[in-house]
Amino acid sequence: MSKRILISDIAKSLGVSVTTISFILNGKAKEKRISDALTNRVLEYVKKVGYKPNQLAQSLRTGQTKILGLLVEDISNLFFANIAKHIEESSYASGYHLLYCSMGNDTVKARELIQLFYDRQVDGFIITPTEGLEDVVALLLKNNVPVVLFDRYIPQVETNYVVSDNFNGSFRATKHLLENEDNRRIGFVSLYSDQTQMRDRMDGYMKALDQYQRQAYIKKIQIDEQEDIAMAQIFEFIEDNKLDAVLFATNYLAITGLKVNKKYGKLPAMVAFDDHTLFKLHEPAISVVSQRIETIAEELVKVLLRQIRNPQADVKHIVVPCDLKIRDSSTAKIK
Amino acid sequence: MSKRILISDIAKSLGVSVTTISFILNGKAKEKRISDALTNRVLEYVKKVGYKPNQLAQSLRTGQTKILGLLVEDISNLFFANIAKHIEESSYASGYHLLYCSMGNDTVKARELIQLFYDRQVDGFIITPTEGLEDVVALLLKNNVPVVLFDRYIPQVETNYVVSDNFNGSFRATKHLLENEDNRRIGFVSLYSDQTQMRDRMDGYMKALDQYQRQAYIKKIQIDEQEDIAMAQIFEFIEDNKLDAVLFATNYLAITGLKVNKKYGKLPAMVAFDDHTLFKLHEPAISVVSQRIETIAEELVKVLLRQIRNPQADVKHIVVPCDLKIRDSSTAKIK
DNA sequence: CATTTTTGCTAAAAGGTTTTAATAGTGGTC
DNA sequence: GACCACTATTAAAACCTTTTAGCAAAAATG
Repeated sequence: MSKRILISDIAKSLGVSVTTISFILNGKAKEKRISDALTNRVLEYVKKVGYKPNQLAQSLRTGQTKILGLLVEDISNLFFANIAKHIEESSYASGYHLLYCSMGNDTVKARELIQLFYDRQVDGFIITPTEGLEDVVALLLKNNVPVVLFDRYIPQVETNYVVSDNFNGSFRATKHLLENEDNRRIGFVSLYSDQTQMRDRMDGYMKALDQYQRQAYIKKIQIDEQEDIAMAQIFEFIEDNKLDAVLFATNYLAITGLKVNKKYGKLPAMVAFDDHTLFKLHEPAISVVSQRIETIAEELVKVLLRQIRNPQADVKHIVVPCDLKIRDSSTAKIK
Repeated sequence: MSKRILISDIAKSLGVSVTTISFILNGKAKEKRISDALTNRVLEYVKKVGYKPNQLAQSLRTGQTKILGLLVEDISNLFFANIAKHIEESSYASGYHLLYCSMGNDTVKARELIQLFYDRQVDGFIITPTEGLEDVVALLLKNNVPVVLFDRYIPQVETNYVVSDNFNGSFRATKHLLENEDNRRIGFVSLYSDQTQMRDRMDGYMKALDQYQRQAYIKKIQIDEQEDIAMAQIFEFIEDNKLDAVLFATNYLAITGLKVNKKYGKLPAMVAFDDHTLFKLHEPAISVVSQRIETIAEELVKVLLRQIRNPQADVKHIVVPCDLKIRDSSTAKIK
């Protein structure tokens, strides 16, 4: 580990040229017709002295950093944290490391970070595109930087993405609620957001209602709304419309919903989008549409590496099914 | 963004040497007596063409990557995910980026990653040391690589660390339980682990019991124990000893405890270490010893950057207080 | 045996910065 | 007018690889 040893040191010690060693280390011995004898001698020596090439020099020369940029909305969100974990594991297995960051809903920071990571010459990007990033992503593509989006995508930009089947997840969850005859009025709580996952979740809800010819009750909350205001709005939504059941479009909204219940003691049957460690333990246990996090992460890395290795590869759109997990909150009313 | 522009291009366009431009860009214009006229001319031009230095070349030359390595036990654990978020924010503010990874309890992977990050010449490390990493961390220090540990530290290695005041957190939580006369028998559920945070939490529990001259009931669970086995053990522990209250040494153990309750309907008063989004919403709401995540993250980055900027700086040991958040689970028995 | 091909290896350029050491010019001093 | 000090700038080395282009010797070919 100490006194970094260079390829030139090895060359000197062995009385061979730097070029030869580089060829051997990069597996080009055969191709470059380096004799087996010398190849082995070098390999052995390299191992003995524990030489590790300087990544920076290597990257500077080859233009490859073996680093991927992971830009998520919020790494402290359980969904993203879990994805991040699996992405890291998959990448590690392929010799890639990850530079990460949370962008929040700060478009300026997001743009800057994409630029910064680009300047650092990451080999590819994994991004949850927040609103206002369309042009930056388009620019990356124009510069032939491999990109894969997830959780949501940008319709007007033709790039790789891996998303959950939000439509069907939502559709099935709503249908599940509709199947219970007690649930006459079923509401949907979502966010003011044009992101695809939100749109798809709403469409799924609508489709199910349409099949049963029922009225839709939809309440949208401002994205960074203060919690108590959001709570009041949800409470009012439920009260005023005398809802029997609610489908929450995100994990966080569902938690806010639970807080409403805690405070006002009033929550109808419900299903949440995205599972959460403690939903199972809640009283009653919360039914959820859960996303296949591991699959999503694996696909993300697979798609991105494919693009990195073959820049001509055609764009991939991967839709991963969701799983409806029926627990108590949707079968028995809360309290 | 396209057709990367180099410092030499600028030199040519402006009819100045590369050196001069580099000096100006690195704020050495005054020191090197570059005329103000030229300085401005260069600065303006650089801005106009949007030149960004190639980070790799820069790093290769200076040996500074402006990247920190973040090695945590498990990025999908809410505590670490939250810390990671704030670490990223603090680092970003100082112009640093983060290479992260989860090590699990895989010492081999951990060692390899530290080596790999070292090879990538990260400017410093933020690490939650898992068992078996003592020598690697010591080696980093011997090589003058800035390191700061968190969550726990390695007693035999004199390095920077930022940890919570686990002892007092645990002490106060136990004392809180002792103050309720109904709680005659108070147990402690922990892990088979020699890590400092575990030891301190146990010591705090002990100290409180000693003050009240009460018997200790301590159950340790194997670190990667299967959940159902852990559940059975906890159940048995509570049953056999007829415990009135339990302090759980970690978040996860507490959640396992809640699962025990869900399954066997039997859990005494409790306090958990580490807060969790849904603890507040649990029925009853779970009392916790919560850690000041934001403070810890900020201190980590502060201490590390300090060491990076001044390698001679003396070692810092920072202990951040915990907050006891009393909710229902410790004041009224569960069910 | 002269010529071509193959074998085994290497010198030097390239990648894009920062930094050391030096240079040419100007003004001042005795 | 010789010497020094200072100003404003720069050539070239250094950081450490990979890769292109090429060379000398040995083997194969006709």
